[in-house]
Amino acid sequence: MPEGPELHLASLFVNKVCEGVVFTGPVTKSAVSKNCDVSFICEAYRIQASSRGKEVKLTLTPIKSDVKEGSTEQTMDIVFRFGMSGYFRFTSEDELPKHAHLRFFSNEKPCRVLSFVDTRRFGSWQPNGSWQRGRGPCVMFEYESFRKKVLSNLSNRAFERPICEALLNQNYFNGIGNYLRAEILFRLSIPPFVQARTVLESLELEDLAADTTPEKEELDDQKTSDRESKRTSQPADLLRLCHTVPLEVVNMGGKGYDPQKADYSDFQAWLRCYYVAGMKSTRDHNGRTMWFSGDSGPMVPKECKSTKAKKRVKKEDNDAAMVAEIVPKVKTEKCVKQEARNGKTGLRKRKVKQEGEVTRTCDNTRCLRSNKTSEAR
DNA sequence: CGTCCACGTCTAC
DNA sequence: TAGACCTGGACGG
Repeated sequence: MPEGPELHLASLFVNKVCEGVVFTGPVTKSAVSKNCDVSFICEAYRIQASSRGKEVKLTLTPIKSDVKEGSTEQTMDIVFRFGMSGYFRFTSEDELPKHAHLRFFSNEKPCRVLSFVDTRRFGSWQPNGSWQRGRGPCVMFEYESFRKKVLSNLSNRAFERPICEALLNQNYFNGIGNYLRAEILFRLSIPPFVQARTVLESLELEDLAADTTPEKEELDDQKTSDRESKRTSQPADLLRLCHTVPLEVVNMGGKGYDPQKADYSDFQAWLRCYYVAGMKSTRDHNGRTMWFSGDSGPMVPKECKSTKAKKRVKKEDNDAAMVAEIVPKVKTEKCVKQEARNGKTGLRKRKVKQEGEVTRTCDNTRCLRSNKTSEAR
């Protein structure tokens, strides 16, 4: 599910299914979850949701006339982060999904359950929570303050990173994730490993394209491969695309990134770069896969020029490294693992550019296969 | 069977 | 800036 658009779609989903529904009793947690208990007990309450960047807030509101002994009586906000696999579902009690880790019960007979489902359990919730400190304005719904915050903090060291890595910094780009950074940079043909400050320092605080309709942007985007003609037509710049590209996903009306769902094919067709056949991919400095086309930019992680001699490689990895035959002892463990992977699988299925350069080109096999699977559903 | 990979944070050296 | 935190699907042998 989970980048900004999916979180927002989740909040829309909750508001839709919970409209007019009265919830009751305790909020229960799965035995296996390490997150907080939610000590909210109320005979009758409603649930509303809102989103900001990569967080969703549920507001539990007691229905006044029904307040009884033992009820909490107070409104409670619970703030969720979705990790890699979180989402909400609304089902009957006996159809509770596997990995439903937090559950809210309706007062209907038979009752229905709003549940927070999270297969990998990287997600979290905070009872009586508020939007996390250190996360900036939402790229979708607080666009002006998002833009202002970025452009008035360009001297910050965060912007010394490559632009593709800065885009994952939720202090400035709350809502952007791995597929969005690829799609956004691809639309503007910005090499992912150019220093963020370099890319952003020429942008104006005021968004001159703010009046441009999405349709117009779309046309501009298609026909203007030369940057010069963009000036007069005031095209969308990088920060604006951080706003409009996620909104495209929201407005598609599907579920966004969710390979398990039948309507995933719409989302898949929308993707122009991320996991698309023929695109290149490489690991960024944090080990995340960056999808792009064309030039990678100067700050691309090189052939693991490690600055300091590192700890010995773990035995398993060492074996793999020996097989690959290309790993000097000074490399970091992450590099070793990565190259070991290239040696074992990457080199076979994907083209590796030059010696040591870890840029790969998607050769279609995996992409086409996943196409087939999703169509088959 | 085993290995790799995935939409993201966190936190401990 | 490495892991750690998790489950499960795709793929290879």
